[in-house]
Amino acid sequence: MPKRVDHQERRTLIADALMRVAAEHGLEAVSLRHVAAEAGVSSGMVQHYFRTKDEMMAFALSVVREHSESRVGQAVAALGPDPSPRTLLRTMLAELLPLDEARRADGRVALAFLAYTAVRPAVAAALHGETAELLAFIAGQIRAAQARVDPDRAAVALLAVMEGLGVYLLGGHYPPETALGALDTQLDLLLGPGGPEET
Amino acid sequence: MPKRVDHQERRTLIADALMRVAAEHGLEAVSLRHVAAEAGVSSGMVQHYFRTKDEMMAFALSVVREHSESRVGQAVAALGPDPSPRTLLRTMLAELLPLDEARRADGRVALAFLAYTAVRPAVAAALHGETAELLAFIAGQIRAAQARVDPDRAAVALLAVMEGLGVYLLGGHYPPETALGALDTQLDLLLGPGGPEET
DNA sequence: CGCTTTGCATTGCAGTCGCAACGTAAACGG
DNA sequence: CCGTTTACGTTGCGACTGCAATGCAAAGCG
Repeated sequence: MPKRVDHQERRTLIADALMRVAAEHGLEAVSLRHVAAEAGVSSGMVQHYFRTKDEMMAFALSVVREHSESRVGQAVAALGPDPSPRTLLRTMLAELLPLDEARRADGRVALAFLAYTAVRPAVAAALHGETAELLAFIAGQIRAAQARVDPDRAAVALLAVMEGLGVYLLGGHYPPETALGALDTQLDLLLGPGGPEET
Repeated sequence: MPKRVDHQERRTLIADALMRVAAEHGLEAVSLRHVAAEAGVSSGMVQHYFRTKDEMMAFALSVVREHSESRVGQAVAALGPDPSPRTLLRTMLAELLPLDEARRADGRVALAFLAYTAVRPAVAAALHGETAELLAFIAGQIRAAQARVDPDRAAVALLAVMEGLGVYLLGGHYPPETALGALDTQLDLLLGPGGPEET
């Protein structure tokens, strides 16, 4: 085998460029040439690693998901061992909110893909499992906190709050503090007041 | 003045076609020719009523907003006089959820525009007032219900729940009943349990 | 040393895009 | 009745799109 190069690395390099383009100008500005230029490579190379545009989009979508997943993983790891359910949930959900410019960029891309998958049900189906797992985990934490609410319904509501706050934050409808305040209010409602609420 | 035609009518005719295209194939499938074909008119006529594509998009966005606004207005009017805050809020927010195919179509368009405005801050700014008004109204209703929560924070959380539920519904991540259940759970949390919850 | 496989660049093509330009039919004011 | 204005339809242009095709250098295997 000649000229062994790390395929995965090249593909993520291209996907990163795609995300930069999408974050700045939206998914409709994503073209083979545009992405190639942003990545600083030839458009032929992009075609070499992704035979079709759809393939590139699908890969980029998976990168977006892994990106936020690893972000949450790191934030949770930084908590130390055995965090309380409330601390754990707040850390995870706050990490997923577009509170700084880096996460805003990611959020814009995620939002673009949300609209993208909304008209491509086949692609959307791949994300259902992820959501179901996340919901189950959240419900488990709520259960562990011995809250006086139905854990499954509360989990759906809590995750929806986070998603909605993210959307409104991206639209600039209110500042980050308002979103964090609402998130803490929600956790108060679900788990009882008085948890630690560092920024 | 020759050949008087109702400008507003033609423009909404075209905007409706645009929304049909966007609901089915996403905003990136919206082109002058495509919209014209969907509306059954020539592309020249589209250009006659919208000098640029941006102008057409902006008009369509305003139509989307008025559409959901009138939908909510009708649902609230059907409640009869002096509804309880809880009934009023539930009716309004449930009406905004994509629970049937008609509202799903509208929701897909709205989601597409959400991503669209996320990379066009100037357009997004026009929507801030709307959100602020809606938040103020919701906060007022929560205050009227004499809930034991901060009305402003609760309003932000409640609106975010609705938005998030809508997004997940559009993605098909769970069925309408789950979303409605979570919405009622949220209202229970904010206003105290026991309200009437017809479908 | 060939020879094949892989990595990548270039070119070209058919199609679509937004938009300007032009043409024309109809209706009203003078 | 004539000229202007409005309401379209048609055509075309330059730019861009995804993608196939082609070319070629490098690197391993025989």
